[in-house]
Parts: sequence; structure tokens; C-alpha cells
Amino acid sequence: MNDLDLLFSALADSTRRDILARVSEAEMSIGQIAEHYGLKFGSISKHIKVLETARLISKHRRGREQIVTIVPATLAIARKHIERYAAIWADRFEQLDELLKEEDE
Amino acid sequence: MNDLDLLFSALADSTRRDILARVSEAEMSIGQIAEHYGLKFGSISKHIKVLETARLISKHRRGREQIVTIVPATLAIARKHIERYAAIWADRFEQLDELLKEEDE
DNA sequence: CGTTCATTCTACTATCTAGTAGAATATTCT
DNA sequence: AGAATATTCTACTAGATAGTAGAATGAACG
Repeated sequence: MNDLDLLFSALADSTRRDILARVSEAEMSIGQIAEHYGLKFGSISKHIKVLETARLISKHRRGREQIVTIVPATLAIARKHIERYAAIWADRFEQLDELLKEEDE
Repeated sequence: MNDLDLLFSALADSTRRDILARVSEAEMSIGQIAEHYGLKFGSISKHIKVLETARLISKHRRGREQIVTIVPATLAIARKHIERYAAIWADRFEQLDELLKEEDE
């Protein structure tokens, strides 16, 4: 699996996207992240490992905890590739931007 | 699997991303697309089905062929979500844009 | 109408993934 | 050192996915 496969498949899971959303607002330990989900700690630890392998997050130790931080450069790469597929459609994209301002997940 | 899971997992395969890149430049039949890969027709047909289910492409019949077209609105949704995770990092993103201008896959 | 072309569907195999349980490791506290 | 906390690792199960072969469908052509 190449880098881009790892990147997009890491994003293809709603638990992982939610972790990413949380971590994009504040650094957190793995334990703090795990509290929010009805899953065993081991499962969340695995999800975080997937995000780390995709380089969407990085970890550093602080005492006994591991602190998780987002890696914005990797998100930028994902965005860049999506834009490539849509490059020709730039005009329509601008119209879509307007449309999307009202929409929310 | 929800819409966003389908969208990102459709993107998490290099054959499918390549199909998307091809189709973003010109409409093509499934047969024309399949010529470019060392895979059986059935396998490519399946990949195209995955892209269609994710609404990244749509198909319409022209005579005996099925013509594949990109759906830019779906790419816009993917981009929007990626930007959400990176929202706080907007400043750094602008610097990254500069960096990425030189990089290529 | 029977054949050919383009594509899909069904069935099967091999490989991958998500989740869980429980043992193992690293760090801190007493 | 020994107990407690935070996290990872190993092993396992159930379900998903990629690829292939071959039958089935839909449209066009002689």
C-alpha cells in the first residue's frame, strides 16, 4: 500500500475522522480520546496507529501518556490530490463553494 | 458504511484514483478505461462500480457502451471535509501551498 | 433472428480489517 | 523495589474486499 492509499483509507472510517476532528481542536492523550467512544481502549489505540501510519497525526510521550497531534501537511497533500482530479472543473467548483456554505454534515 | 466512508475508501486505491484522473480529463467508455490496466475487465468494472457508489463518477449509456463522467460535487465534499480538520491551521496551510507548488506525485 | 460487442452478475478464493481479550512494556508514585 | 497507570503487542474471530472465471444481459449489426 502506498502513501496515498494509507492516507485515504485512514480517512475512510468515521471513528478515525472523528478522532482527527477532535485532535485538530486540541492536543489530547490517547486515553482522553478513547473516553469518547463505546469501544475498548485497544481498538482506539489501533485506530490511532492507523492515523499515525498515514502520517495524519503524530505522537509524543509526556510522562506516562502519549500525546496526539495533527499533522496538517498530510491533510494538505490529500486536498491537493482531490483538487487535481477536479482541476478542469474549476469554474463549477466556485459555484459549488457557494452551495456548500449552507450545507453541513 | 456512510457516504463519507464510501467516498474516502473509493479514493483509497491507486487504480481507482488513476481512473478518476483519466476521466477528469475526458469522458470514456468502461472498455476504453479498462485497456490501460493489467487487470481483467470484470475487475475494472468492479472498481468503476465502487466509484459510482461513492458518487465520484456517473455512467450513461451511449449505444452499447457505458460512458463514465466525473461528478465534481462529490470531490468538493471530500475537499470540504479535509479542510475542516485543518481549519485551525489555516496560516500554516498557506505556507504549505507554497511548498506544494514544487512537489509532484 | 442470430451473432457480436460491451458490460454486469454470480460464485469462489485469498487477503485484509475491526474489534476483543489478555499478556507485556514503559513510566510514575509510594 | 512494588503497585498503579497508560499504552502496545499478540492471537483470535467475523466480516469486508480484490481479483478471476464464466454465465447472463442489453444493444447493435448483418
